[in-house]
Amino acid sequence: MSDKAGAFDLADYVPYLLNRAGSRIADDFGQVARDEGLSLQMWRVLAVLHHREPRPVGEIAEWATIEVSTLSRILRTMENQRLVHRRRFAGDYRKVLVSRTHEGRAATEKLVPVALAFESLATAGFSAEEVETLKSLLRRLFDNLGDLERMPATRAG
Amino acid sequence: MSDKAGAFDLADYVPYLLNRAGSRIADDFGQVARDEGLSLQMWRVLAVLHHREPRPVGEIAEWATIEVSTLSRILRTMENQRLVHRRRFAGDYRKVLVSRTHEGRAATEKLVPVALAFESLATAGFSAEEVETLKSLLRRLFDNLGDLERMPATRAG
DNA sequence: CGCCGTTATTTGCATTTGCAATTAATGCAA
DNA sequence: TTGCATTAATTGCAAATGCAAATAACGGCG
Repeated sequence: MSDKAGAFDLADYVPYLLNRAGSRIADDFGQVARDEGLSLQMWRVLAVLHHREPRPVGEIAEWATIEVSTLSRILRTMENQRLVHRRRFAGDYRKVLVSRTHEGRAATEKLVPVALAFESLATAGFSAEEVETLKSLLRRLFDNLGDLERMPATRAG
Repeated sequence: MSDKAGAFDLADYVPYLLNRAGSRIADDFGQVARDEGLSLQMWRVLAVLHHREPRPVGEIAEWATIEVSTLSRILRTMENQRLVHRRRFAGDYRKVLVSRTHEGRAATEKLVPVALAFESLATAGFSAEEVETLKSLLRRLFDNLGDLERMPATRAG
């Protein structure tokens, strides 16, 4: 060994592997999205809305993993581009419901098959079972970390 | 179903699950790192150097998944904080070799066990085999996407 | 040796981001 | 019903980021 890495091997460290795979998949698909005139974040917003629409800003933020203030600005841009539409929710005027315009839906429909093809590319060589395993492990990992971030370190010691 | 999501289900889409898990693990560990006075990016740089040192900037960028120009600035900050040290490589003066200072090493040593504990937390409830499976699938996914980003769309069709 | 295309890093500049403060609305309690 | 803590979204402002241009050094070729 050139320099003893101790017991810590980056190339075998889950957070590293996860970040690396996540960054690459995001960058690559971001490229694809950009070819359609959308930023990656915009695509994410559209995908979330495709899933359920209309939705309040906070919920989109959570699903798309975009900080609300950042999202708020992205939505303004998207609204200017006529991709989405914002209106206050009649049942609770604090909430702003976002939905796609016709163009927004068209853009989504156009990109969905590309996204699915991209997913296939990313998992090329995986058996159907392996794909399911990956999904399941990622969900479990996500769930494992869910609580500590919500609790603001109520350290009693 | 409230609104037919067509054939595209976000909650079952690999890039989404990957991004979600990756963001959460990064945010959570970022919090931990910050408690030690380091940004997440700084921790990544230190971890890369822990693995092998000294290293040229470009190589650190690749391993840490940080854009080189961004990294260049992070390194300046870290150098000001006496965490790392930069010098030109005698064998090739274009290259800048980065290594940790004593303090940089101390900070790394302090964080490594925390990082490992964090990895355990993230994979809590996983069997040893499942952890290996996850790593392997993430590596394969990463490799699958490796080429298209390097090739600037030399579409012959 | 001197020129030139390539590689490595840094810097300029515009954009994106995140945190904290602000604005606005809700709903519970006195 | 008035007041107040809570929730939702937006905006101010500073910091982080990314791309492209600048700077510097390498390596091969004439």
